[in-house]
Amino acid sequence: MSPILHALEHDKPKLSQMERKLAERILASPGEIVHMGITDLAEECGISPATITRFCKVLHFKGFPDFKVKLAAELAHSDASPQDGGSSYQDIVAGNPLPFIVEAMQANHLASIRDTTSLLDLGRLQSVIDLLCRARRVDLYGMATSSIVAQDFYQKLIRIGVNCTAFADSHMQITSASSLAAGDVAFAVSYSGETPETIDALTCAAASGAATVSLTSYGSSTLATLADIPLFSSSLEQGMRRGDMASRIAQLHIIDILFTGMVSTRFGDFIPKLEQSYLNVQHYRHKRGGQS
Amino acid sequence: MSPILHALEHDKPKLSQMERKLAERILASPGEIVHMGITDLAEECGISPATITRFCKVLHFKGFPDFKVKLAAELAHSDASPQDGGSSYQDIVAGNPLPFIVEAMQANHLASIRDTTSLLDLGRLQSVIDLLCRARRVDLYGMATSSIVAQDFYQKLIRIGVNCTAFADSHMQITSASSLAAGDVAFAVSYSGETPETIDALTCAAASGAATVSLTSYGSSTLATLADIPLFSSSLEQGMRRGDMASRIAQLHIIDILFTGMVSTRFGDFIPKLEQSYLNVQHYRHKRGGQS
DNA sequence: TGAGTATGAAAATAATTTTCTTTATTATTG
DNA sequence: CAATAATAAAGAAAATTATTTTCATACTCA
Repeated sequence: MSPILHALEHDKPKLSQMERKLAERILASPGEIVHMGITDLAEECGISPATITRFCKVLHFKGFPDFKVKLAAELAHSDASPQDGGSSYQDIVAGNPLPFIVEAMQANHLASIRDTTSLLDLGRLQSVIDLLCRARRVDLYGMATSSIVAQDFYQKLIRIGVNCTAFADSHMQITSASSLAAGDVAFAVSYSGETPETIDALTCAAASGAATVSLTSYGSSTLATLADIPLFSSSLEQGMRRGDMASRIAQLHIIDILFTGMVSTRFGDFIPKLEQSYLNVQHYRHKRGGQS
Repeated sequence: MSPILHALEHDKPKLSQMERKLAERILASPGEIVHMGITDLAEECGISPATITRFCKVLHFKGFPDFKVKLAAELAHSDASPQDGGSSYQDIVAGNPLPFIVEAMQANHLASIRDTTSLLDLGRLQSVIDLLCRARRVDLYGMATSSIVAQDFYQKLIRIGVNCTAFADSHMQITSASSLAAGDVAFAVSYSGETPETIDALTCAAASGAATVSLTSYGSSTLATLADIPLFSSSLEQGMRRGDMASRIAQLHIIDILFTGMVSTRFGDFIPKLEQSYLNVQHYRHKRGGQS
């Protein structure tokens, strides 16, 4: 099932009465929705157009038309060739033979990257790139699996001379967030968007006046709502406990895009630093003569 | 290419001046069009909105919004098609507009996962899984970018109760390697396969009697030669300095396969631990009551 | 020159979003 | 256990924005 529909299904319990009616209508035949106006849909569901717009915003779309376009893209995906092609996430369970695992993992990771790419909002992405390029200082937050993603970004950013930190320790995150100021950027990564430590850190960063960016799985989440600019990776159907593998790949994919975007934007500034950092590692290593 | 775009290309000669401008703009970056209003697009092309509406009707769409939704659906299709699908790595260079970067990054990462999967040696993979499952202790080595991969594996392994370490510090790696013994496994990650610190650590581990596994880019390298079982991820043509992004994704892909393979092999042992570790995080978090 | 076509300006319409008000729900206090 | 405050949900209607249509003008080709 496509990430958007999956997110709907997932969020259903959290929704209010009218919103649920709407969600159910959308899930019932998503293909139709795409060709409907907001008024028709409202009437069919017996709700007001206002509720639909609000609903779309809760899900972090720009509005109803934006929702339609993204949904259309996803639906097209899901009925692509099921061979490796479609976006059908494979469940990986016990006792499977290795060839099956390999196949399923490949399908999941490919689908995850595709879905994430098609859901990307280029405008937001560009805004984040601009923010990061201009930032005085960048804080990266993430716990557990997400700290891997944060660390990855950290390594990239320091190589181009961006002043940034990526503490895995939640106390240090808060400490660091407290000392942020206007012109700084706080970037929070979380699979669920509900990790308390990460939410705390981002809240604190916002209070300090920093611009806030979140990177979470698709759907409504505390972290995404909190952030000035929310970014999303595709989410998998399966339970959270094992579902974060593809998500992490997708998040790294977004990190790569952000980083490349930054380098591309400020080519003159960044490339020499990137080269220099590479050369320095070589140089000092050589000087040492290989002795460890 | 998608039917709509193909039709545009095909009809181009027949179109009038302004219509051609429009068609060309659409063909230039169809992905953007989908997120634009008719007014913005008109302005960008230096034509009037009326022309766009008329143009859409000529192509037998109901109007501009209808065109957008249909185009979005088609673009999603074409992304999934094998057309981009081959193994063509795109070079990502300076000054590229964001849509291009996104497209190229997706192509690279998809190709990287596909290539890596097709290069996998299932026999070796199974050997490594068996080794890891039986290991008394596991050491993970990796510097810089590769330490991210090592850390990721570390997080997974401790969740299923495997006794392992993943120091980023090269001295600690050596120290740890020295204390390995027969029945232990040393797992070294490196993009180039020539990272001196990692080579040292793996050499030391081998000397201590541990089984050694390497994970490097495809090709002959010191590290791969050194290891009892070498594993490979696909390599990119382009220079090392920026070529490690796709490689890291591919390496994580292999880590995911290894981990899932382990869990699948020893389902009874590992799954309860995995569940427990998840529940414990939830539990202690809850107990604390959200206060940081 | 005139018939036909292409185009844009502006008016008309339609769609969407926002604001504001009402209603329902939940929590709080006497 | 009311009664009431506080909060959230939902719709009506206004405002805004987007799209389409109409109409006037300019251009092209016979």
